Amino acid sequence: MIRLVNLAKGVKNMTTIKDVAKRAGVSRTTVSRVLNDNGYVSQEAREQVLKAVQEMGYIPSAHAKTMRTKRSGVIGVILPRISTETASRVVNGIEQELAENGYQILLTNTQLKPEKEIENIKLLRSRQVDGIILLATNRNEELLQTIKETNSPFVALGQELEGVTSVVYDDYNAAFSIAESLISKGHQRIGFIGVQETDHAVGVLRKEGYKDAMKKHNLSIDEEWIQYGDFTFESGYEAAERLTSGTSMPSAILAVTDRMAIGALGCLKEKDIRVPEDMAVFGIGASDLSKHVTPALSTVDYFNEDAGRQTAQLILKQLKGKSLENQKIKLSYRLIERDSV
Amino acid sequence: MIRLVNLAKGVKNMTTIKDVAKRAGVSRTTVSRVLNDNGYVSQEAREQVLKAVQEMGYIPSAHAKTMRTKRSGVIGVILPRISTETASRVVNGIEQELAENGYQILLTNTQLKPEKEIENIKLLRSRQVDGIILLATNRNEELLQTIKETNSPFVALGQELEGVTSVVYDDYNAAFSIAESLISKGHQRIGFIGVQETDHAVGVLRKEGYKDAMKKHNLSIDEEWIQYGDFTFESGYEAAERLTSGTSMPSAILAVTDRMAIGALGCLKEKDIRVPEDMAVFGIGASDLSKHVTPALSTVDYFNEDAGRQTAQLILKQLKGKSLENQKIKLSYRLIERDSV
DNA sequence: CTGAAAGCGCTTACAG
DNA sequence: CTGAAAGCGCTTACAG
Repeated sequence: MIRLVNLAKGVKNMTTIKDVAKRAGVSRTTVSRVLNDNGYVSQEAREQVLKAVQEMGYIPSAHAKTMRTKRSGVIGVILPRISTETASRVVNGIEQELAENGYQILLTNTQLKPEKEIENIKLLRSRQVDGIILLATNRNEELLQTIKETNSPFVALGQELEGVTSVVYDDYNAAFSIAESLISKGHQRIGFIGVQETDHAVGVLRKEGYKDAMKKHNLSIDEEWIQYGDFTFESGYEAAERLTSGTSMPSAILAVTDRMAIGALGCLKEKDIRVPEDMAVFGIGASDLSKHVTPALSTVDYFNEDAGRQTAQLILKQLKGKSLENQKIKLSYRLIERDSV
Repeated sequence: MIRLVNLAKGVKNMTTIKDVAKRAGVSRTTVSRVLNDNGYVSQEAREQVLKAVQEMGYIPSAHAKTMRTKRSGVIGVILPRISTETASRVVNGIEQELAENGYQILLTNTQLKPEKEIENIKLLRSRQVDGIILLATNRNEELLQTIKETNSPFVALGQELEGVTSVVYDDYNAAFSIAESLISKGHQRIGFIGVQETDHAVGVLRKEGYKDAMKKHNLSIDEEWIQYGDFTFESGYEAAERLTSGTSMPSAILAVTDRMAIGALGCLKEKDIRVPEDMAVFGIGASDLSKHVTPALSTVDYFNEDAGRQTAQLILKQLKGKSLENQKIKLSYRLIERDSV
């Protein structure tokens, strides 16, 4: 009995390996062999196949291949936001390293919503990615749980996640170094613009670095000197407003991101507070912006592209079967002092 | 006779629809029906299935589904570079629109190499994307050919491609408007920083807009006033250097991108040429940078996010079977005049 | 309301 | 050196 299985209409019929085989006068097996360059194939058969492929514009179905081999050749990369300089640099690094090794990347975007991180991990799993890189922004329990269930190569970048291979920036020491640098220039009253603590790397570690540097030098911190923003220019602007309208104004500001630092710069300019004479400002991130703003912003370079590359290397190692369950890499950084201090 | 088909080792065995069916005590058909919510399923069967899915953490294989249905639910997006503000805004717009309609996006990156555009189109086809959006940077013949062979929903953004549904910025008029605005402020000697003509939109149309505005107002253009860069800050800097060291220096500069305009600003600052008193500067792109640089850069907003949204809508329409072979959409723009003029 | 079976497009162990 | 056939994990027309 013949049944017609009616597939979606209007779908162009792709040429398949079967068509190529027929045209070349060989079996599908042989076509597969020449395309994947494995197994013995006579010179003649090979030529016929290549010719047919060429003429028919044959493109093998990655899905069929993945399904059969359990390898997709793609690594999923989960970004908090697609639009940031940091993310793009990291992705560039990842892509370079991965492309050299024959992997592609599939980008997804959480729009900074923690629940989307989990959703995206599942999504990537359903697409059978061979590994996942997460640019992490938090460390909540449910996320950790989901990662553990994932059971395939996984590397987190930006936060140290318990039990997960992680590549992290040296947030604590970077902030510590900035504060010390400011102190060495004679500043005793240093204000701080941070972010909420759910982001452990940026929200907690950088703050601790700052606090500990102050403590080391026996400098006290007025509680009004610690302000918070949400990564935006505006929030930096507003934080600077608060820092400069209290009873005891600091002489320097350490903002945990360049964007907030530049927002702060905007506020200072408006209030005619001269930078660096009346107020020194330091950011973190080495954004393009930091270089072109006036006065040029002092900041710290996290070598994001290199971070991406190292993260990719870790995934690659796991792919090769090396278990790195709990490896941690801490990256280095570099202070860049410019006109704002 | 029993054969063992030996799949890649070390691959965790995913739970499949078959496992779920067994656990729930129903057939795969029924499982499929409840998961896709189509066809009749008894309340009891549904509950059993959902329970099993939950307990087993079952995630359906997107590949198997795509293979069977010929629909992947993903739209491929080809970007010239992942790192640009423009690209990220466009992607945000695309993603919003597409997500609302149940599509995901798969991003690829050409690193500005034209041959990679073609390569990426093929790649996306092999991954069975339901449609492709190309942020186009050139219009070479081979590219057009490849697009035509693609034979599935396709929209180009940024360049008008012959025979391809395209969404374009109003490059000609934007440049024209800038020049006229400068002229209306009394400038008669306007310099130009452009890019090579392989990028028709940016390289040709913006230059023509500028030239035609000058012509309309009977202003002649000294050939030294037309300089070229390659989208980088540095090239803008260097172009400005040439513009200010000739025999007849212009009193204003129109740079076709913000980055080059800001590079130019850097050069002017170094040479102590005051902006806007001695030299007005205008860019295009409304980058974050433009707002925060000093003096704040005048520029034109292309509403990139909206462009992304409209592009996505066009893909969506094609997906619904509407043929739009040759539709063209020209987007609007808005001049933003700030301190640099 | 439910299930057996075909088929999507590949790869690969096996037999020749 | 080559091919027939099984099987990857789904969906769906058909029969009950």
